[in-house]
Amino acid sequence: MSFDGQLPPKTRLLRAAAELLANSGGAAVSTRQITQLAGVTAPTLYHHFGDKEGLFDAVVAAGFEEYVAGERDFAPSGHPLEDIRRMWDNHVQFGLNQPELYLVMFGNIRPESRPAIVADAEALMEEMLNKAAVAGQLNVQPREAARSILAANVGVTLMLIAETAAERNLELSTMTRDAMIFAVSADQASGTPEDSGKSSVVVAAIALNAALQASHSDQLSSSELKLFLEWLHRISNSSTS
Amino acid sequence: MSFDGQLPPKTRLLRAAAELLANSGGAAVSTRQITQLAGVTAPTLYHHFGDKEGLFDAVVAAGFEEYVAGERDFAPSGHPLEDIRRMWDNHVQFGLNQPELYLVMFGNIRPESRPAIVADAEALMEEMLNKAAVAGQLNVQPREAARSILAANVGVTLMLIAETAAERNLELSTMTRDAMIFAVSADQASGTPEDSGKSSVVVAAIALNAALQASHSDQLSSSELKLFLEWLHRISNSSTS
DNA sequence: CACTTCATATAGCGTTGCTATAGGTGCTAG
DNA sequence: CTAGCACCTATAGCAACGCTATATGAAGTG
Repeated sequence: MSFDGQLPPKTRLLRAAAELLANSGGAAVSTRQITQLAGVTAPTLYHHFGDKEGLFDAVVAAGFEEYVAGERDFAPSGHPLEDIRRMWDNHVQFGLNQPELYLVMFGNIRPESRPAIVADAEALMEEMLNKAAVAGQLNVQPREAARSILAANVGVTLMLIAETAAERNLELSTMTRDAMIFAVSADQASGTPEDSGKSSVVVAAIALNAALQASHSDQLSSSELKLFLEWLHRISNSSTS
Repeated sequence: MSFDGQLPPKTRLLRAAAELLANSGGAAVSTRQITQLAGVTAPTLYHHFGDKEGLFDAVVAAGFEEYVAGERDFAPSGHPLEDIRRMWDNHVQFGLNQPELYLVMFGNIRPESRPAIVADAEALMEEMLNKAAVAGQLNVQPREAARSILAANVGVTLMLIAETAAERNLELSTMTRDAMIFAVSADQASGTPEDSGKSSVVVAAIALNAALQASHSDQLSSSELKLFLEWLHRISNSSTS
């Protein structure tokens, strides 16, 4: 029941903290519980991690790598928007599998402390959306799309975590997911008055922009490129009233 | 700088807790800080609120009433979907104005403890969406729509709170908002392959369903009504593959 | 006046995160 | 082989935490 094996104390502390965090059921986890389970005394913890939060950050970082690994496994299907869907589902599943870890990562966000991890997740999704943009499937800038989709993804996951496993309805996830993806995708019926109806030149501009940034083309001088990109940006944002 | 006025200790505790919570900047707030600011000793707190969490719940309840009051002020514009938009914006604004309170309400959700407040917010939005459904403007059941929109709303607000006030870009909010509302609304161009393209009979069924539940019609016996509603439900869900 | 009830205060318990200090370990240098 | 030197861990304990057993005062009721 303890981690008294021959592993180094640092690893034992990490595993003990992860296990207690996962099984605490929302209750607070004390450093004494952790050090006792790890078979170690208090100063060892502070020698290696400086802080209780330092330890938790390390656990979160490990959890995040696991999350990222899961996201990357799905990469190359040829249909970027389909991949986004799978990223979404993987995100939700990760949150439901490790709710405590997820809440530490995405729920307890404070203005100055945590957004590094969120930024990483954002970058991951933006990267995927970039492929969609290059393929001319995007309605808006990849960065804006990524932020928007991720925000909805987090919100849905938090709501599902808050529900008991019995009444949990994953349709909420798929419905919101498809709504968000549809909203940023280019293949909408044109002529809709409210939100879609972006002219195809906007889609083309976004695609060109993404392609340019990906290829590091040096057909234009850097100053020319800068101006050119600015124009593209203006075109592709022309629909925001 | 303290609440030593002639107010009753219970009120002073509430105000002191609210102020410390609002100005703590994310740091933990101790009962000793609260009782000192309120000019009261520890047992008084436990006499009135039983618990530290009891006090915080009371603060949250007060904050929630403020929130609900803000939501209700906007009610009657005649355009339900426009009202939903304003509810969304009001929600975001509440979160940005009182980030600490908001995080306690929507960020620290634990599976078994908190969803009462979330359920209230959900009901509020569903009520509004019901009007949209009666007017034939809804693509999905009001309850599902409310859950989906609220989840996205919370996600966006959390993401905006996590950013520093300087880099905060409210376009994320409006974009996500319009995407969600468009996704549940009936006035989409039909014929889109992926997400929309629901036949108008579905919209009509949802509208009729909402109207029936609102009017408590007694033209049918209760058992007949039950069966009838079940059929309607089946029709209006016929698009979920 | 005696009596109950409510509200606040005194003092302190057990636990928390964390640390000043010291001791043990394995290494390379002489 | 010993001296010195990092490195890592343990003993012991501090201040702050949430909370409470107990006592005291104030207010209303017979």
